[in-house]
Amino acid sequence: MQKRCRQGQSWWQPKFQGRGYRMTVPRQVILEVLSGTEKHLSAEDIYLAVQKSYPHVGLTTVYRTLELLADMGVLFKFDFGDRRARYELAEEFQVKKGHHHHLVCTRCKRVIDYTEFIDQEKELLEKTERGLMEKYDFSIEKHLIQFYGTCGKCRKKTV
Amino acid sequence: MQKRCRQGQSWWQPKFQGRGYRMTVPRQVILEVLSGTEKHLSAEDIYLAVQKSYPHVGLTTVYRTLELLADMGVLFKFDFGDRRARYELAEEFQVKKGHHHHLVCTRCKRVIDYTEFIDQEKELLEKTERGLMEKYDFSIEKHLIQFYGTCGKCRKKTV
DNA sequence: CTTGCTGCAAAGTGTTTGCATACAT
DNA sequence: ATGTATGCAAACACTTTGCAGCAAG
Repeated sequence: MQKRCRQGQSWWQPKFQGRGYRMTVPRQVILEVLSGTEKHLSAEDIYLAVQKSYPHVGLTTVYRTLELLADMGVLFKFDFGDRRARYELAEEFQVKKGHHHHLVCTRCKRVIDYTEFIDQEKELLEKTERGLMEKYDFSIEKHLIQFYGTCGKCRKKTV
Repeated sequence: MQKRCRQGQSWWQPKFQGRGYRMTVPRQVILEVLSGTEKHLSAEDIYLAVQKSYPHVGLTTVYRTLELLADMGVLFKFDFGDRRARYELAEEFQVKKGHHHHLVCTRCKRVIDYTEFIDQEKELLEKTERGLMEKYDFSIEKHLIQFYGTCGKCRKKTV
Protein backbone atom coordinates (compact mmCIF):
# COMPACT_ATOMS: atom_id res chain seq x y z
CA MET A 1 0.00 0.00 0.00
CA GLN A 2 2.48 2.54 1.15
CA LYS A 3 4.67 3.71 -1.63
CA ARG A 4 8.29 4.49 -1.22
CA CYS A 5 9.03 8.05 -0.35
CA ARG A 6 11.93 8.98 -2.50
CA GLN A 7 11.47 12.70 -2.72
CA GLY A 8 11.56 13.23 1.06
CA GLN A 9 14.79 14.70 2.35
CA SER A 10 16.32 11.94 4.40
CA TRP A 11 19.06 11.96 6.99
CA TRP A 12 21.65 11.42 4.31
CA GLN A 13 20.86 14.56 2.38
CA PRO A 14 23.02 16.90 4.51
CA LYS A 15 25.76 14.27 4.78
CA PHE A 16 26.24 14.56 1.06
CA GLN A 17 25.80 18.25 0.59
CA GLY A 18 28.28 19.02 3.30
CA ARG A 19 31.06 17.38 1.35
CA GLY A 20 30.16 18.76 -2.03
CA TYR A 21 28.70 15.48 -3.16
CA ARG A 22 25.39 15.35 -4.94
CA MET A 23 22.31 13.44 -4.00
CA THR A 24 21.14 11.54 -7.03
CA VAL A 25 18.49 8.97 -7.70
CA PRO A 26 20.86 5.99 -7.93
CA ARG A 27 22.42 6.94 -4.61
CA GLN A 28 19.08 7.28 -2.92
CA VAL A 29 17.90 3.94 -4.20
CA ILE A 30 21.09 2.22 -3.10
CA LEU A 31 20.75 3.72 0.35
CA GLU A 32 17.15 2.58 0.54
CA VAL A 33 18.11 -0.95 -0.38
CA LEU A 34 20.76 -0.98 2.32
CA SER A 35 18.38 0.52 4.85
CA GLY A 36 15.69 -2.00 4.14
CA THR A 37 17.61 -5.16 4.76
CA GLU A 38 19.18 -7.06 7.60
CA LYS A 39 21.31 -9.12 5.29
CA HIS A 40 24.92 -8.71 4.33
CA LEU A 41 24.55 -7.74 0.70
CA SER A 42 27.21 -7.97 -1.98
CA ALA A 43 27.59 -5.34 -4.66
CA GLU A 44 25.74 -7.55 -7.06
CA ASP A 45 22.90 -8.20 -4.61
CA ILE A 46 22.46 -4.47 -4.33
CA TYR A 47 22.70 -4.03 -8.07
CA LEU A 48 19.96 -6.60 -8.66
CA ALA A 49 17.72 -5.07 -6.00
CA VAL A 50 18.17 -1.64 -7.51
CA GLN A 51 17.48 -2.95 -10.97
CA LYS A 52 13.97 -3.96 -9.98
CA SER A 53 12.82 -0.40 -9.67
CA TYR A 54 15.53 1.42 -11.63
CA PRO A 55 16.71 -0.82 -14.46
CA HIS A 56 19.01 1.71 -15.97
CA VAL A 57 21.33 1.94 -12.97
CA GLY A 58 24.63 0.25 -13.74
CA LEU A 59 26.81 -2.00 -11.63
CA THR A 60 29.61 0.51 -11.89
CA THR A 61 27.52 3.12 -10.16
CA VAL A 62 26.76 0.68 -7.40
CA TYR A 63 30.47 0.06 -6.84
CA ARG A 64 31.27 3.74 -6.93
CA THR A 65 28.50 4.59 -4.53
CA LEU A 66 29.50 1.87 -2.12
CA GLU A 67 33.06 3.09 -2.11
CA LEU A 68 31.89 6.62 -1.47
CA LEU A 69 29.64 5.58 1.39
CA ALA A 70 32.38 3.49 2.94
CA ASP A 71 34.75 6.45 2.79
CA MET A 72 32.10 8.58 4.43
CA GLY A 73 31.76 6.03 7.18
CA VAL A 74 28.11 5.46 6.36
CA LEU A 75 28.64 1.81 5.64
CA PHE A 76 31.13 -0.93 6.35
CA LYS A 77 32.68 -3.38 4.00
CA PHE A 78 33.21 -6.93 5.19
CA ASP A 79 35.04 -9.94 3.99
CA PHE A 80 33.51 -13.21 5.07
CA GLY A 81 35.76 -15.33 2.95
CA ASP A 82 33.49 -15.98 0.00
CA ARG A 83 35.46 -13.85 -2.37
CA ARG A 84 33.11 -10.92 -2.64
CA ALA A 85 32.79 -7.91 -0.40
CA ARG A 86 29.70 -7.57 1.74
CA TYR A 87 28.21 -4.32 2.88
CA GLU A 88 26.30 -3.22 5.92
CA LEU A 89 25.02 0.18 6.92
CA ALA A 90 26.80 1.61 9.94
CA GLU A 91 24.91 1.17 13.19
CA GLU A 92 23.84 4.75 13.53
CA PHE A 93 22.01 4.48 10.22
CA GLN A 94 20.59 1.02 10.71
CA VAL A 95 17.01 0.96 11.85
CA LYS A 96 16.76 -2.75 12.41
CA LYS A 97 20.08 -3.78 13.85
CA GLY A 98 22.02 -2.48 16.78
CA HIS A 99 25.66 -3.03 17.58
CA HIS A 100 26.56 -6.59 16.82
CA HIS A 101 29.38 -8.83 15.74
CA HIS A 102 29.57 -11.75 13.35
CA LEU A 103 29.70 -15.48 13.62
CA VAL A 104 30.88 -16.93 10.31
CA CYS A 105 30.49 -20.54 9.23
CA THR A 106 33.62 -21.45 7.34
CA ARG A 107 31.83 -24.14 5.39
CA CYS A 108 28.58 -22.63 4.15
CA LYS A 109 29.69 -19.02 4.69
CA ARG A 110 26.51 -18.25 6.54
CA VAL A 111 26.82 -15.26 8.82
CA ILE A 112 24.97 -14.88 12.10
CA ASP A 113 24.74 -11.51 13.78
CA TYR A 114 24.93 -11.73 17.51
CA THR A 115 24.39 -9.11 20.14
CA GLU A 116 25.13 -11.12 23.24
CA PHE A 117 28.03 -10.09 25.46
CA ILE A 118 28.28 -6.84 23.58
CA ASP A 119 28.19 -4.81 26.75
CA GLN A 120 31.06 -6.55 28.45
CA GLU A 121 32.94 -6.46 25.19
CA LYS A 122 32.32 -2.80 24.79
CA GLU A 123 33.90 -1.98 28.09
CA LEU A 124 36.99 -4.01 27.39
CA LEU A 125 37.27 -2.74 23.85
CA GLU A 126 37.16 0.85 24.95
CA LYS A 127 39.90 0.26 27.43
CA THR A 128 41.94 -1.55 24.83
CA GLU A 129 41.40 1.15 22.27
CA ARG A 130 42.52 3.85 24.64
CA GLY A 131 45.67 1.90 25.43
CA LEU A 132 46.49 1.15 21.84
CA MET A 133 45.90 4.68 20.67
CA GLU A 134 48.36 5.96 23.18
CA LYS A 135 51.01 3.35 22.75
CA TYR A 136 50.99 3.22 18.96
CA ASP A 137 49.95 6.78 18.15
CA PHE A 138 46.99 5.41 16.30
CA SER A 139 43.55 6.95 16.07
CA ILE A 140 41.15 4.06 16.14
CA GLU A 141 37.94 4.48 14.24
CA LYS A 142 36.35 1.10 14.36
CA HIS A 143 36.85 -2.49 15.37
CA LEU A 144 36.05 -5.81 13.85
CA ILE A 145 35.27 -8.91 15.83
CA GLN A 146 34.37 -12.14 14.16
CA PHE A 147 34.22 -15.74 15.27
CA TYR A 148 34.78 -18.51 12.80
CA GLY A 149 33.61 -22.05 13.07
CA THR A 150 31.09 -24.56 11.84
CA CYS A 151 27.35 -24.18 12.17
CA GLY A 152 25.12 -26.98 13.37
CA LYS A 153 23.76 -27.81 9.94
CA CYS A 154 27.18 -28.19 8.40
CA ARG A 155 28.43 -30.29 11.29
CA LYS A 156 25.57 -32.73 10.75
CA LYS A 157 25.98 -32.84 7.01
CA THR A 158 29.55 -33.99 6.64
CA VAL A 159 30.53 -36.46 9.29
CA MET B 1 77.53 -19.69 7.45
CA GLN B 2 74.84 -22.02 8.54
CA LYS B 3 73.05 -23.51 5.63
CA ARG B 4 69.41 -24.28 5.63
CA CYS B 5 68.49 -27.69 6.83
CA ARG B 6 65.87 -28.86 4.44
CA GLN B 7 66.27 -32.57 4.79
CA GLY B 8 65.66 -32.58 8.54
CA GLN B 9 62.25 -33.87 9.50
CA SER B 10 60.46 -30.91 10.91
CA TRP B 11 57.36 -30.63 13.03
CA TRP B 12 55.21 -30.51 9.93
CA GLN B 13 56.29 -33.87 8.58
CA PRO B 14 53.79 -35.92 10.62
CA LYS B 15 51.06 -33.35 10.08
CA PHE B 16 51.20 -34.11 6.40
CA GLN B 17 51.67 -37.82 6.48
CA GLY B 18 48.77 -38.27 8.85
CA ARG B 19 46.36 -36.95 6.27
CA GLY B 20 47.79 -38.72 3.26
CA TYR B 21 49.43 -35.57 2.00
CA ARG B 22 52.98 -35.64 0.76
CA MET B 23 55.88 -33.58 1.91
CA THR B 24 57.51 -32.02 -1.11
CA VAL B 25 60.26 -29.52 -1.65
CA PRO B 26 57.98 -26.64 -2.64
CA ARG B 27 55.89 -27.17 0.47
CA GLN B 28 58.90 -27.26 2.72
CA VAL B 29 60.29 -24.09 1.23
CA ILE B 30 56.98 -22.29 1.57
CA LEU B 31 56.75 -23.35 5.20
CA GLU B 32 60.26 -22.14 5.81
CA VAL B 33 59.49 -18.77 4.31
CA LEU B 34 56.45 -18.45 6.53
CA SER B 35 58.38 -19.59 9.58
CA GLY B 36 61.15 -17.13 9.01
CA THR B 37 59.18 -13.95 8.91
CA GLU B 38 57.16 -11.73 11.18
CA LYS B 39 55.48 -10.02 8.30
CA HIS B 40 52.07 -10.59 6.83
CA LEU B 41 53.01 -12.00 3.46
CA SER B 42 50.84 -12.14 0.39
CA ALA B 43 50.87 -15.10 -1.96
CA GLU B 44 53.11 -13.18 -4.30
CA ASP B 45 55.50 -12.19 -1.52
CA ILE B 46 55.88 -15.84 -0.70
CA TYR B 47 56.24 -16.76 -4.34
CA LEU B 48 59.04 -14.24 -4.79
CA ALA B 49 60.82 -15.39 -1.65
CA VAL B 50 60.60 -18.99 -2.74
CA GLN B 51 61.86 -18.12 -6.20
CA LYS B 52 65.15 -16.92 -4.80
CA SER B 53 66.21 -20.41 -3.86
CA TYR B 54 63.84 -22.50 -5.98
CA PRO B 55 63.15 -20.64 -9.21
CA HIS B 56 61.13 -23.40 -10.77
CA VAL B 57 58.35 -23.28 -8.19
CA GLY B 58 55.23 -21.73 -9.65
CA LEU B 59 52.76 -19.27 -8.24
CA THR B 60 50.02 -21.85 -8.64
CA THR B 61 51.80 -24.18 -6.27
CA VAL B 62 52.09 -21.40 -3.75
CA TYR B 63 48.36 -20.78 -3.88
CA ARG B 64 47.56 -24.45 -3.63
CA THR B 65 49.91 -24.96 -0.73
CA LEU B 66 48.54 -21.98 1.13
CA GLU B 67 45.02 -23.25 0.72
CA LEU B 68 46.06 -26.65 1.98
CA LEU B 69 47.81 -25.21 5.01
CA ALA B 70 44.86 -22.99 5.80
CA ASP B 71 42.54 -25.99 5.67
CA MET B 72 44.90 -27.84 7.95
CA GLY B 73 44.78 -24.96 10.39
CA VAL B 74 48.51 -24.43 10.10
CA LEU B 75 48.12 -20.92 8.84
CA PHE B 76 45.57 -18.15 8.78
CA LYS B 77 44.44 -16.05 5.91
CA PHE B 78 43.74 -12.39 6.55
CA ASP B 79 42.14 -9.57 4.68
CA PHE B 80 43.50 -6.18 5.57
CA GLY B 81 41.64 -4.39 2.84
CA ASP B 82 44.39 -4.04 0.28
CA ARG B 83 42.80 -6.45 -2.13
CA ARG B 84 45.15 -9.37 -1.63
CA ALA B 85 45.07 -12.07 1.01
CA ARG B 86 47.78 -12.12 3.66
CA TYR B 87 49.04 -15.18 5.44
CA GLU B 88 50.41 -15.85 8.88
CA LEU B 89 51.48 -19.08 10.50
CA ALA B 90 49.21 -20.16 13.34
CA GLU B 91 50.54 -19.29 16.78
CA GLU B 92 51.54 -22.77 17.71
CA PHE B 93 53.91 -22.89 14.75
CA GLN B 94 55.21 -19.38 15.05
CA VAL B 95 58.54 -19.09 16.72
CA LYS B 96 58.70 -15.36 16.85
CA LYS B 97 55.19 -14.21 17.57
CA GLY B 98 52.79 -15.16 20.28
CA HIS B 99 49.09 -14.55 20.38
CA HIS B 100 48.32 -11.13 19.04
CA HIS B 101 45.76 -9.08 17.20
CA HIS B 102 45.99 -6.49 14.48
CA LEU B 103 45.86 -2.75 14.22
CA VAL B 104 45.29 -1.75 10.61
CA CYS B 105 45.89 1.69 9.15
CA THR B 106 43.13 2.28 6.65
CA ARG B 107 45.24 4.72 4.69
CA CYS B 108 48.64 3.12 4.23
CA LYS B 109 47.42 -0.41 5.03
CA ARG B 110 50.23 -0.87 7.50
CA VAL B 111 49.53 -3.56 10.07
CA ILE B 112 50.79 -3.48 13.63
CA ASP B 113 50.69 -6.60 15.74
CA TYR B 114 49.86 -5.92 19.35
CA THR B 115 49.89 -8.17 22.32
CA GLU B 116 48.65 -5.80 24.97
CA PHE B 117 45.41 -6.57 26.76
CA ILE B 118 45.45 -10.03 25.29
CA ASP B 119 44.99 -11.66 28.67
CA GLN B 120 41.88 -9.75 29.62
CA GLU B 121 40.60 -10.27 26.12
CA LYS B 122 41.21 -13.96 26.31
CA GLU B 123 39.07 -14.36 29.36
CA LEU B 124 36.17 -12.47 27.88
CA LEU B 125 36.52 -14.18 24.53
CA GLU B 126 36.38 -17.60 26.07
CA LYS B 127 33.26 -16.73 27.95
CA THR B 128 31.71 -15.27 24.83
CA GLU B 129 32.65 -18.28 22.77
CA ARG B 130 31.09 -20.67 25.22
CA GLY B 131 27.88 -18.65 25.24
CA LEU B 132 27.71 -18.38 21.47
CA MET B 133 28.44 -22.03 20.89
CA GLU B 134 25.55 -23.00 23.09
CA LYS B 135 23.06 -20.46 21.85
CA TYR B 136 23.75 -20.84 18.14
CA ASP B 137 24.86 -24.45 17.98
CA PHE B 138 28.11 -23.31 16.51
CA SER B 139 31.51 -24.83 17.09
CA ILE B 140 33.92 -21.94 17.20
CA GLU B 141 37.40 -22.59 15.97
CA LYS B 142 38.98 -19.19 15.91
CA HIS B 143 38.37 -15.52 16.37
CA LEU B 144 39.46 -12.42 14.59
CA ILE B 145 39.94 -9.07 16.26
CA GLN B 146 41.14 -6.07 14.36
CA PHE B 147 41.14 -2.37 15.01
CA TYR B 148 41.03 0.07 12.14
CA GLY B 149 42.17 3.63 12.15
CA THR B 150 44.87 5.99 11.06
CA CYS B 151 48.47 5.72 12.07
CA GLY B 152 50.52 8.68 13.25
CA LYS B 153 52.44 9.06 10.03
CA CYS B 154 49.34 9.19 7.87
CA ARG B 155 47.63 11.62 10.21
CA LYS B 156 50.53 14.00 9.88
CA LYS B 157 50.79 13.61 6.12
CA THR B 158 47.35 14.68 4.98
CA VAL B 159 45.93 17.45 7.07
C1' DC C 1 27.11 26.93 -16.55
C1' DT C 2 30.22 24.35 -13.89
C1' DT C 3 31.56 20.21 -12.13
C1' DG C 4 30.24 16.02 -10.26
C1' DC C 5 27.78 11.67 -11.68
C1' DT C 6 26.41 8.07 -14.88
C1' DG C 7 26.45 4.06 -18.08
C1' DC C 8 28.84 1.35 -21.15
C1' DA C 9 32.62 -1.20 -22.58
C1' DA C 10 37.07 -2.50 -21.78
C1' DA C 11 40.85 -3.33 -18.85
C1' DG C 12 42.84 -4.96 -14.46
C1' DT C 13 44.10 -8.06 -10.77
C1' DG C 14 44.33 -11.57 -7.56
C1' DT C 15 43.08 -16.28 -7.67
C1' DT C 16 41.53 -20.78 -9.64
C1' DT C 17 41.34 -24.60 -12.97
C1' DG C 18 42.53 -28.10 -16.85
C1' DC C 19 45.75 -31.02 -18.21
C1' DA C 20 49.85 -33.59 -19.15
C1' DT C 21 54.00 -34.64 -16.61
C1' DA C 22 56.84 -35.50 -12.46
C1' DC C 23 57.51 -37.45 -8.16
C1' DA C 24 56.59 -39.09 -3.07
C1' DT C 25 55.32 -43.07 -0.80
C1' DA D 1 53.04 -48.93 -9.08
C1' DT D 2 49.66 -45.67 -7.55
C1' DG D 3 47.79 -41.57 -6.91
C1' DT D 4 49.18 -36.99 -5.24
C1' DA D 5 51.66 -32.72 -6.57
C1' DT D 6 53.45 -29.65 -10.02
C1' DG D 7 53.96 -26.03 -13.70
C1' DC D 8 52.19 -23.77 -17.47
C1' DA D 9 48.64 -21.40 -19.78
C1' DA D 10 44.19 -20.19 -19.90
C1' DA D 11 40.09 -19.16 -17.57
C1' DC D 12 37.59 -16.82 -13.76
C1' DA D 13 35.13 -13.47 -10.97
C1' DC D 14 35.05 -9.44 -8.78
C1' DT D 15 36.29 -4.82 -9.20
C1' DT D 16 38.20 -0.63 -11.39
C1' DT D 17 38.99 2.73 -15.11
C1' DG D 18 38.37 5.68 -19.51
C1' DC D 19 35.41 8.39 -21.70
C1' DA D 20 31.62 10.94 -23.65
C1' DG D 21 27.17 12.43 -22.36
C1' DC D 22 23.99 13.86 -18.49
C1' DA D 23 22.27 16.43 -14.79
C1' DA D 24 22.50 18.49 -9.87
C1' DG D 25 23.42 22.72 -7.63
